[in-house]
Order: sequence, then C-alpha cells, then structure tokens
Amino acid sequence: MMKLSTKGRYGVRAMIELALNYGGKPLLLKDIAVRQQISEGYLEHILPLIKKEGLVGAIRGANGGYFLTKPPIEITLGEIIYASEGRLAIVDCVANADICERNKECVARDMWCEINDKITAILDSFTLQDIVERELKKSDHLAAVYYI
Amino acid sequence: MMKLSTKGRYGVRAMIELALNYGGKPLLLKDIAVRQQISEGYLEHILPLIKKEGLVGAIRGANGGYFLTKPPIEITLGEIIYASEGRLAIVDCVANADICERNKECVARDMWCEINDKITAILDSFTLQDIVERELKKSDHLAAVYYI
DNA sequence: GTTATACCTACTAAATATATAGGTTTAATG
DNA sequence: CATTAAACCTATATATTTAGTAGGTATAAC
Repeated sequence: MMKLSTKGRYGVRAMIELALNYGGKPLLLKDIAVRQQISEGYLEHILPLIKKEGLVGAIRGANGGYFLTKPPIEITLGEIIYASEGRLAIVDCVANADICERNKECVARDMWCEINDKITAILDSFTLQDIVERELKKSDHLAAVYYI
Repeated sequence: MMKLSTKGRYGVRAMIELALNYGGKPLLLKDIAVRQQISEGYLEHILPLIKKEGLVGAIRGANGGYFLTKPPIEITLGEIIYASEGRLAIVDCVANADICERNKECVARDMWCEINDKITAILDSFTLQDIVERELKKSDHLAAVYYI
C-alpha cells in the first residue's frame, strides 16, 4: 500500500541518532537501538545496508561503533531510504523494464517512471540536517511551552 | 518497499480500459480482465472497491457491466489508487496519529505528513484522460513507425 | 587472553498480498 | 417463467515479504 517498511523507517531513525552525534565518538549500534526503540538484532541487518552505500562507516572491536561519513547536510532522506530498502520503485517495471515485454509501448510505465522521478526528488529535497534542525527547534519549543 | 500493490495497478489498468470505453455500453468485468491480462477472480475483488468510492457504476444481470460515473478528465490517479488500496500513507502514523503516543512531538511524523501530501498531489495531477491521451498518441506513433 | 564490539548466516513467525472456489442475487430474453 | 448472463459475496488457500531471533565469527582495545 505504498508504505515504507520498517527497514526504511528504522534506517532513517538510526541516521537521525547518528546525525545528533555527528562529530562525536562512534555510536554503538546497541545505543542507537535503545534510544530509538528498535530491536537490536534487527538493526544489525539494517545498518550494514546503509554502510554498504557509504553513508555510514563503522569501527569494529572495543570502542567501536557507527558514524556518518559526511555532514548531515550532504545526506538526503532519499539516499537513506534507497540504502535501507533498495531502489525506490513505485512499480517493478520502473526499475526493471525487462520484467514486462510490453515495456516499449506501455504508457502506464512511462507515467510510473515520471511519478517515480518526482517522488525521488521530493525525498531528496530533505536532508538529515533539515530533520535534525526540526528536531532541535521543536524540542526547544516544547521546552518553552512546558515552562510557561 | 514503497511499492504499489497489484491492487492499485490493476485498478488503474481497469480504469484505463473503462475510460477507453467511456460513452459506450457497460463493459464486462470479464472483458476488462482479458484485455488487461488480470485474473478475473481477483478483479472481482478490486472493482467493487472502486465502485464503493463512486468512481464507477455497475449494472447487474444480463447486458450488465461496469462504466465510469464521470468523464475521465474528472478522475485522478490518486483517487483510483486510494479507492483500490485504501488511504495512501507512506507510514502508518500519517493516517493514524494515535498509533504512536509520540505523535505530538515527533518531527519525523511532521516530515512524513509533508511528504505524503506532496506525493498525493503528484498522483492527483494525473487524470485518467491524460493517461488515455498518452495511450492513443503512443499507439498512433507506433503505428506510424511500423508502417514506414 | 578477555572483553566489547561489528559482522555474518540461517532460521522462524507473522503479516500481507494474491489469488481461487463456490455459491447468491439481479435482470434481460426467448 | 425458465434460462442465462452478469455482478456480488464469503470463505479458503497459497505465496511472498516483513520482521525478528539465534548463534556464531572476526576484529580491535586493554
């Protein structure tokens, strides 16, 4: 139903946590899982996917952990989702024309491709930094409200 | 993976068929299924969903069939997808804030809502007529090419 | 060499998607 | 008014995907 799976959502949430920690010591997968209330074992499947796309790096062994490989402003939501759950394709034939022999004359496919491009553009218009800034702004605001 | 299910795709394809037939006699579900290569039994689940949203009407009994209730230009892709597979919600909390008690302070949710609105707007920017016009234009063009 | 960490593989359970089957209701028609 | 053609409805079955668990391996610090 055009829904992001938990893989994508967890990936985004883990990245928010890493962005909040950007510049600091590597963050333990375990800590990310606890802070974001994600099953640790499941997150062990997701972070490596994001690492494979180069958005995060990891240090193994004691004092290890995960970190962003570039500033949050250079990482888009689209990239995170792509890394976490594979190519964003509203319908399969967008990514894989061959699966349908009608791909040459299919107007539906042309349309889906256009739509896909537009959705991708939307997702790429949000950077991790945008999200974190919202986070900080909102928690400031909430704090202010609570103290009235 | 942010994919439309076959329900949505089949729904759209069935509607294209009905649009091509707009103004004519009611079209049999069976014929739609054959022309669009959709399992007849499965389509029997989908068309009623679209009917419930009022996009199509049906006549029962002999000489019955399905038809559009309004001109193709007044029917958007978003409406068809909504009718076929329910509310478009990139993540559940967009449609249903209550499922998460953090909904008030969650910046992620704010963002998902924005994205959802934008995607909906994209889908609503395509009408059935647009699609059919493309279809006709393309088949003209293909015919021309084949006859060279 | 012990400990803390990322990493890897296989398995499992649950949910969802994709149908199929069989019967019921409605309306036209000879 | 019986037959037929169609939409409509409900239950069941199968396949696929999602989400998670378990258990072990590799690596690095101390």
